Amino acid sequence: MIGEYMQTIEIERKWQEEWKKAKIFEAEPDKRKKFFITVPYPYTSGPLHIGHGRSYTNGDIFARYMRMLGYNVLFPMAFHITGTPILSISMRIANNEKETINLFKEYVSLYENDPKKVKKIVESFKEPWNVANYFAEKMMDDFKSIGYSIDWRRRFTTGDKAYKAFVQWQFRKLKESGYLIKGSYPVLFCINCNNAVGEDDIKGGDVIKPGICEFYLLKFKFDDLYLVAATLRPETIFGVTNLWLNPSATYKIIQIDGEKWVVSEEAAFKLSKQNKELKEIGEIKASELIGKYCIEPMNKNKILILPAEFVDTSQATGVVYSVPSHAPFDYIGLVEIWNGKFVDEFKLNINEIKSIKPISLIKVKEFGDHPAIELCEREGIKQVREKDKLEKVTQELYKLEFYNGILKENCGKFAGKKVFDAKEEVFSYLYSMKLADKMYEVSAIEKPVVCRCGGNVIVSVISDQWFIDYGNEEWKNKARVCLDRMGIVPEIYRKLFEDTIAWLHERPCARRRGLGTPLPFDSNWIIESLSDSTIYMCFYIISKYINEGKIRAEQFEDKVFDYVFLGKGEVEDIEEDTGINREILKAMRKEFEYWYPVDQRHTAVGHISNHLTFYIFNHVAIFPSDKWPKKITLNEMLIREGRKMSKSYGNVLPLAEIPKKYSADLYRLYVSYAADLTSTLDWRENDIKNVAGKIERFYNILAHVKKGKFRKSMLKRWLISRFNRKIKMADECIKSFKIRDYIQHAFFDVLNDINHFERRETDKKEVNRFLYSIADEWIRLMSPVIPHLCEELWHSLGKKSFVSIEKWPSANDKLIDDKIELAEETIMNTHADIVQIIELIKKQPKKINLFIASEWKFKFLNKLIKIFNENKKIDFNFIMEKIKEEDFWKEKKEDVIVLLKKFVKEPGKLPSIINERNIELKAFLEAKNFFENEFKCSVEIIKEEKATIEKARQAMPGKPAIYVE
RNA sequence: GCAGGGGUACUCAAGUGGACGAAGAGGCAGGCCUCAGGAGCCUGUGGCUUAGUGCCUUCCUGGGUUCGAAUCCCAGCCCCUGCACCA
Repeated sequence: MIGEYMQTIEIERKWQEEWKKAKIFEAEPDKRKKFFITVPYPYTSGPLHIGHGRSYTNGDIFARYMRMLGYNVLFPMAFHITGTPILSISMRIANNEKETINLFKEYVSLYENDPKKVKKIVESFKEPWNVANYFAEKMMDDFKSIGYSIDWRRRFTTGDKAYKAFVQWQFRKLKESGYLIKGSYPVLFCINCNNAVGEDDIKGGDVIKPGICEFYLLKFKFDDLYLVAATLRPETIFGVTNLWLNPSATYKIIQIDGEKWVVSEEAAFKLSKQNKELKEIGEIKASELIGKYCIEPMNKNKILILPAEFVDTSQATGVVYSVPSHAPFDYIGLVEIWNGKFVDEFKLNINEIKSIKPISLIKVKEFGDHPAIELCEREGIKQVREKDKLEKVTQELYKLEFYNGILKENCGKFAGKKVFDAKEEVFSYLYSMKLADKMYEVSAIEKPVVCRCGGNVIVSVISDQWFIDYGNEEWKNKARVCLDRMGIVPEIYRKLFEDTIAWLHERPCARRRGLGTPLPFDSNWIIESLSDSTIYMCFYIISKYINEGKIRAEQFEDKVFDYVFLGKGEVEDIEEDTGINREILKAMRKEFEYWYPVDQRHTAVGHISNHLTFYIFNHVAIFPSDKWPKKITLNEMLIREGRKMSKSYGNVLPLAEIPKKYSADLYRLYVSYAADLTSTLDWRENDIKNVAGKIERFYNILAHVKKGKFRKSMLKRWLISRFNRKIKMADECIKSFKIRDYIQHAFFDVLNDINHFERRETDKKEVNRFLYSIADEWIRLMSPVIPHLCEELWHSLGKKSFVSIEKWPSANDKLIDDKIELAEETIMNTHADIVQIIELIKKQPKKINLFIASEWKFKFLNKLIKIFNENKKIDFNFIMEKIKEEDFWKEKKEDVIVLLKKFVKEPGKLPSIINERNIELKAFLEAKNFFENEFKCSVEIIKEEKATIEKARQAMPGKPAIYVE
């Protein structure tokens, strides 16, 4: 053993190789009951990390467990390459971006030692397929090195020709059913690439979280022009006091829908990308407008046009209206002007400025009439420059007013309405009068939002976007039927599925670029990455035939899929049309019928709101109901040392390092034990070290068991009872997918019991011989979690088979004995009591006398417990009535009453189970040696009734009286 | 805001009406073992008390139901996740 952890990589490699050689995970249809379990295929844009491994490990444990139960288990894997991220990586490497190149050098170095080779491989990543293929290949090695019991003959990637044919078949089916529709859709768009962009294409995209938001445009009349102000809160128009322009900007006049709008230059361009027909017809400086009046659209009041520094021409239209009561920026802007700013520069009329009064229009209980003013005063904000503070209070107020605010009487027909509802109504009202409109703007935690190419990112509206119509009610109902029949584990996540089905609406399912499959009826579009991965589990059936060379990709026509997956058509015709041998067609159909549906799909909770629900939708759309998914199991995410793993923190631990740095079995055990499925798992080095020690102990115990004879004893029966109980509990847990609890019982508890046994067994020579008798079952019990060590230990017992496909152990109920376990507990409690007494008297004892309670006490307590359990109450007279015929009552009336009084007073003190006296006595007689060894003095076990000292009368069942001399 | 999950000792984390001063683990303190060894095992770890006991105080806060509550009910506070085109 070298390094920090027990080195088992050689053992692990050996068994992975043996499993492969024996093909024990290659699943073919046979007479057994089948079990088809899948986990989502990984995306091949970089190495997998320990977070991915959590789900895969759980999936593998289920697969191995089911295999041991006697099922014919199919656990396949493939690779996902669809989408834009890989494309983006290639682009960045082609553009010689240092950061990306270094990152990928780091990634590749996980697998390659030679720096020259690393460099060469990274260079090859200029071609996206090389990225996909390289990582797919390496991931396969990673999976193997963790010991996943995958049937690799079925692997494929989503870029394979046959897979594309399959996805196209699926999309034609969806279209036939009317589930594909067309419409317009806003997307993030790079003005330089002239293309839609995703988070991966945007500089710092994962940090600034770019998105799309909708601005309301309100038109303020000025001569024959409209100053078009943008807002997120159209209802505040009732509180407008003035209009803001950026003092140094020059605005464009554009012709649009027969109107003339004044907007910023940037806005003019953006609007042109958002389905607006427009023509630039002139420009006008802000200074030409400032100080003049325009007419607000709602009440047609004349309001002043004023300058403000905070107006950003790159944001929406670059025109803003001012609501000082409810918008902190507006209030401070006014304050500055009242204090004289801009007054001389723009020759503003002091009286006019001073006459502007904030107008309150929203009521919230937290504030008075002018929340913005109150907030600015509270925070001590004095200047527009204090942007961060203003931003913060704006957010605070917006949230509060939006969700809790009520419009006041001055809001016309909207008075009394909640802001939440009024927002859209006010807009609709103005829109119907052609005084309002909408535009899209980019949102982000931090701006600007810039494409990796350097171009600005704006929002563009695409008019011929394809959607999958998940909003279709009839389809939704079918999905609900499927969900109702499905098992969701843990059950608490079912609601999330129901909600997701309810929320889901049209999903844009294709993009202009990216790797993947073109839409069959419009090849300018590539099917997007979540939409091409909804029913691929059935592709595992036929991918095997492709990999075996029995079919060529070109032979896949729709009729092949129709036949294999839906049973439509005649093999003879298909054979003739495609050249695929009819026997192979029949075999595929038969195999599909055998394996489908998917019995269990296991993945992370995060997939519920998209992938897993799409999975349900698409299955019910394509397949008959007997092929619908049966069960979904889920686990939460993984963090490391209390922090989310991310590139920016630099704390990502790749799966590839696990076998070297830790060990596959250590990883598997830790990751499935450290948290239960519904909790976030915190990967903590410290805890791992501890688990590593336990594995080592497990291994050492089992590596040293020896066949041989041993004497029978209560203690050994105790361990057998505990062990069988633990098998039983472990089995119940894993059956209901409580992996953590299963491991607690099967591993940690058994380990503790063995430790206890070793300590208690005075004849140390017998320990290893006795433990031999449970070794076989314990190894089998742990094999799904730590298969490599179990396989090694299994063979060290002289077994020739693979424990991985051995029978799952079953508990022998007859060996589970509450009374023997209770007796052992009594012994250890007594031990603890003696320790305490010795500490108190601070003397080395000469002799310890243990008095076992009299028979009548056992009988009385047992009766009392029985009465209590039947009636759930302890009442003095009630009990007396019940026990008056008993012998102990007749013999020991006085003593019984004393005891009974005690329990009537405090029913909580009543134990729930009591032993038989002879068992307790026997256990103590047997433990005599143990006590003598522990306390280094003589120990005598005496029956209470034979005792000569008063102390003995304290003896109770489960609690012998102790007298230390 | 909506939806979901959650707040348990120094830390992580089980427990969802009685055997609970609360599994398991880490940390800390003390002890044992001396090659199955840079491990392992045992004991202790709210307070005051005591021959193994007893009492008080504890499971976010405040009320309530019950013979009995970490667990059930009501009100409140706080935290996390998702709300989509990102795989």
